[in-house]
Amino acid sequence: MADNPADAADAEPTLEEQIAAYQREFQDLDPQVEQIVSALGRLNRRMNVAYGRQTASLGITNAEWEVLKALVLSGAPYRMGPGDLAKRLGLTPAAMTHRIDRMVAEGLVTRDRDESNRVRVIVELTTEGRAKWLEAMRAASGFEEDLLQDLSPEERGVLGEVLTRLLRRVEDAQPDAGGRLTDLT
Amino acid sequence: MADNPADAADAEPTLEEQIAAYQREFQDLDPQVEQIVSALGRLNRRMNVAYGRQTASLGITNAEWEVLKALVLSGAPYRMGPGDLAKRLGLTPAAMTHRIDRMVAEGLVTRDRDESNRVRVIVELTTEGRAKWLEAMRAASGFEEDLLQDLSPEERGVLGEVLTRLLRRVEDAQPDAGGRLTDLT
DNA sequence: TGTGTATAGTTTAGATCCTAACTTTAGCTT
DNA sequence: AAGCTAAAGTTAGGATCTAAACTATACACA
Repeated sequence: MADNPADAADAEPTLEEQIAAYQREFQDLDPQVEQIVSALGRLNRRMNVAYGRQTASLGITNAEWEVLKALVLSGAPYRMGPGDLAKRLGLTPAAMTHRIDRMVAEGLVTRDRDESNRVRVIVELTTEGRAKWLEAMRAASGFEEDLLQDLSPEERGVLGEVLTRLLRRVEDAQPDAGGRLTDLT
Repeated sequence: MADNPADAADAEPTLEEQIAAYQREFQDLDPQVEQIVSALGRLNRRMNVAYGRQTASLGITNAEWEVLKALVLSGAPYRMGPGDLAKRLGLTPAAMTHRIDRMVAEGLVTRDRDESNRVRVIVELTTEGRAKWLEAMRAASGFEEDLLQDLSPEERGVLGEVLTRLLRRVEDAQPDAGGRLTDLT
């Protein structure tokens, strides 16, 4: 995660050039829609690169940071089962087993059998894991403040509201066979 | 890519619950900033899942779709070198070699040595590859229209403009050692 | 009890990616 | 021309992920 090739200055065309190229190759395109979608995708990619740099400088990976986040958000005493963690992060249980292996080795979490139900396993945040999360959180929120610095309070409000509305639309709607979103309401 | 665990309905807390949890665990947090950032990240993840379902139903992967996009956007005659493709997609040249292997085997692209400079290799879109791109493009833009359907023209304009401004900020600013964005202007 | 079934997690095999070393070609420099 | 250096791509080995088989535990019901 430290030196991903995605970090490199990547000879990408500007957003304007890219949209012009799409219009040239696909006449049916709505340039306004494409601008929103392309900007969204690229912004997200850049942000993940930035997060990756920050977590790497703290000696953890983005993957580990995700696990720390899930545990902290679950609230004290910061315990979850591997299966719940896997669902929460969109991973297979197998991948979670390995990820937890690594994090136990680094002292970020502990793994113990649940004595009241010996099929279950309890992953618990260590003090060190909680401290790492806090450091990463501070760095991330500083970066996020910088990113949004030029937006007026009104713009922030509109942006948050509109993005939330879009999110609700993807989360609530069920795509049909062709991938179109059909309203459930 | 077809049946990623990320596709599953993932027991994720609602955005509101998540922001409340962040505030509980990290008092310095600006809820408005967190709403924007969280909605952005989750929206992007859901959209990628949707794209993945669509490309899978066309018999290609999202990874292959990215290559097709880069080639089409480069314009006729739809040729690029593996190195340029790798930079464009944020992959290592090694990964691109393997990805092209697969796509050649599937008939989406051809790979030939450049006879005018025998160190170089030319990857060229096939007719079938171009057709696949067009199908995927139609599906994607349909989905994108559905997604933005509830946004007024004014909202679309503001959203596109604000996202573009944010993107410019990450692309132009150089993060310092702590990951903070410093203006270059 | 005993057995069937479901659940939780791990293990194994295969896929894709990254890092690093290597090969081939081109272009300088002397 | 000979050799140095840089550039483009491939190969080899390790890391992390998915899919599928497997193990262990718990619970229901005869």
